[in-house]
Amino acid sequence: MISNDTIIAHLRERGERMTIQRRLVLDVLCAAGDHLSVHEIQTRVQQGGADLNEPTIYRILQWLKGLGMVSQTDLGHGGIVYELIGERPHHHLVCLVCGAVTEVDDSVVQPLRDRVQDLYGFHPRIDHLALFGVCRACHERGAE
Amino acid sequence: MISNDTIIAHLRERGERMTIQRRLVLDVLCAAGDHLSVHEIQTRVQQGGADLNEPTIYRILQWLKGLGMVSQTDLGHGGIVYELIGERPHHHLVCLVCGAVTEVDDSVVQPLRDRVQDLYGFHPRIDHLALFGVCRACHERGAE
DNA sequence: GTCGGTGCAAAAGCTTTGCAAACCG
DNA sequence: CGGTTTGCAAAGCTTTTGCACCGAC
Repeated sequence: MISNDTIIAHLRERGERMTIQRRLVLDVLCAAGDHLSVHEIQTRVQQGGADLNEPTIYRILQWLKGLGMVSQTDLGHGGIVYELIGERPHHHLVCLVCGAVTEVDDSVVQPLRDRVQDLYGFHPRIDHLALFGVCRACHERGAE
Repeated sequence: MISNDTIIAHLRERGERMTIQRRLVLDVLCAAGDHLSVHEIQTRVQQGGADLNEPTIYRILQWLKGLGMVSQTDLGHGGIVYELIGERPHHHLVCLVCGAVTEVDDSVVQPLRDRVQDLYGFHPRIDHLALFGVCRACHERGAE
């Protein structure tokens, strides 16, 4: 997990404006270190005693996404979730039966990245991958 | 590309009801052999002289998805697209710069599937993967 | 002081739901 | 015929947009 101070310093260096609202969103994303929906971000900001409307959160996330600092994923739980991209990206396995989410190291995905680049000359920017399927437990329970 | 007769026969064997509307959607998906949005499906049905409302299309797609016969993907062009899952799945590379979509054989993804299964005991059901990045042409043009 | 971000309200999409009528088997 | 599926209309939800005000630098 990265500290939000590091991120804020980084953004300032890039000449980005830092507002209270942006700081609030970054704080929440850092503290969570996990996937959050727009609504969850708003709730957590409010739990911190502040307030923020949805449009602003959307705009801030779009801005962070444009800077390559957040990933945007559909984990299949109905709705898009956002997460800060750390030093080393990681990915998730989502069980279609029980909904369990398992974290996967980027090294598992790296060969795919290399292969696509070698074969197609395509430079993938795989910030985050959500792979759906059946987890070990559900598979052993015979839940196809 | 699979023939729609094959699919319909398969569905009947599984005891699924076959209505005119379901046949229309299957026809369009077969003929396209490509990703289609709900709106595109509706337009093509209408071009065939028939008519179909959105809710019905959504219900039919949900039904086909439940049977594992269509994949549902967000190609980043704003909106979800659907495609029949053929004998051999294939995937797509989507260029973030020019929007070009390149088809990728499943053999490129198979190692990832195996690796995830070996390491995590997770059985991925990767019907379709959309990988975002920069295509060869855009990369050579220096459009990072 | 200037440019850009935010808040509010409203709209725009896409997708889902409820219920009566039509249809498949 | 019985149980499903469809059509229509309406609502729900997330996300975007316009514009005046406020804030960062």
